[in-house]
Amino acid sequence: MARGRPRKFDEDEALNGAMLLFWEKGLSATSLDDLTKAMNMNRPSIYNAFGNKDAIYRKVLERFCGQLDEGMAQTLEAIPAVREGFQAFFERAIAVYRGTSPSTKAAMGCLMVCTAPTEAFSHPQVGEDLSALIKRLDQGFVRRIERAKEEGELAQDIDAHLTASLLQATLQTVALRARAGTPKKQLQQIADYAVERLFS
Amino acid sequence: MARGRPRKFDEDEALNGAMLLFWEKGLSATSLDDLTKAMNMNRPSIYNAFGNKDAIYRKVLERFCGQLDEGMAQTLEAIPAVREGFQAFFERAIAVYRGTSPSTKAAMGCLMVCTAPTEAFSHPQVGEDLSALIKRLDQGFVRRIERAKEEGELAQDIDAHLTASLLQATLQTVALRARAGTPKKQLQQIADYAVERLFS
DNA sequence: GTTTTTTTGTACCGTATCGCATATAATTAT
DNA sequence: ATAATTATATGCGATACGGTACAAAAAAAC
Repeated sequence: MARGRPRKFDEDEALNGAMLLFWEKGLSATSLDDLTKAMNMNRPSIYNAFGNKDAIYRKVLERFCGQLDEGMAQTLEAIPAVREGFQAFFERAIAVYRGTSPSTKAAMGCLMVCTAPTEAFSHPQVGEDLSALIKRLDQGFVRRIERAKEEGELAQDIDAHLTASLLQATLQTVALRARAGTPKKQLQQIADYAVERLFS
Repeated sequence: MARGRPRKFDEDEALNGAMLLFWEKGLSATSLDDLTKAMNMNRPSIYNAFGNKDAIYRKVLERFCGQLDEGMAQTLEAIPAVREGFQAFFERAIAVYRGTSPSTKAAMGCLMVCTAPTEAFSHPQVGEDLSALIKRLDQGFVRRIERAKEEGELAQDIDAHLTASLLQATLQTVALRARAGTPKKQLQQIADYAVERLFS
């Protein structure tokens, strides 16, 4: 088995390299030459393994948001108290968003929030991905909020959907501000204040 | 006076055309050929009048945010009640963000929020612009909130800076969601709920 | 050992890109 | 009128772009 010539590249490393590149420069500004270097593959191998540039970007986007799902599972779902769960979630997100690019040494923010909206029109599928991912995150938040209401931790008159939307708004502003250079402390204060005000 | 050959183009219309284009496609994906058509100018005239592509983008960004300042003046500053002022401000923003592109017929969101972050690294000056504009908006909100506290309309224990940050977060999520196709009604609910929760 | 299958590497195609060089047109100042 | 000034228009040149054809290479299957 594994019939043909063995692959020289590692799929995981290649996608990680592509992710860093897209994360920093977005879809349009990233060239295939850049990708060949970052993925340590030559062009035909890339096409054979992942498809064209758009397809790689979409795969990387899904990968990124998969890590976000993982973060939700390990914080929101795992931690018994809602407020602590969201605080931990934001803390984790801030750590990711403040991750620095190798070249610019600056915080990169969120791959989805900071690079996908630009391409939503030129690449309609990316627009659909973006829409779906926003909804997915909303729903994850809603589920946790409704659980807290059932468990009596939150008042019944709290609107789960709107609260979730504003928590995602908080996540998005943290992402944008991180990329704009806002220091960590300030980002944490914003997230803490949001949890405090929305769950009171 | 006006010594040489008269200009054929209208500076305002040209910049508006460029704004629509950048708003839809972002900086990197917009070519100078696109711009010549949208601005109804030929290339050397563009360079002579506005400089290169980056300079046009930055000029357009400043123009866009100038309109946003105008919106703040006519709502936040003009309307006596804080809550009503912010509600009117958001209503106005939503109307802008749901403006449709001529080509795609889809809501375009916010030029700044949806296209500038992508370019923040490849074009450091754009990154600085973005950072400055976020701060400018925050400060506008802070001023209004502090005024409301002075006038006794809001409780003294409200944190003006953090509240302003979360109101901007609301604006940003409305911008992103609009571009992702969220219907108007939902956007309004999010904005209303934010005002309600943050000013209570 | 031959065939089959899959990946690799080089080289290439046609097109689009940005910025500018050059020449012409239209207006004011002298 | 003539000179000076400013904008327009055409088009070029060098490079970069995304994507692919093709042959060599490396493994398994027969």
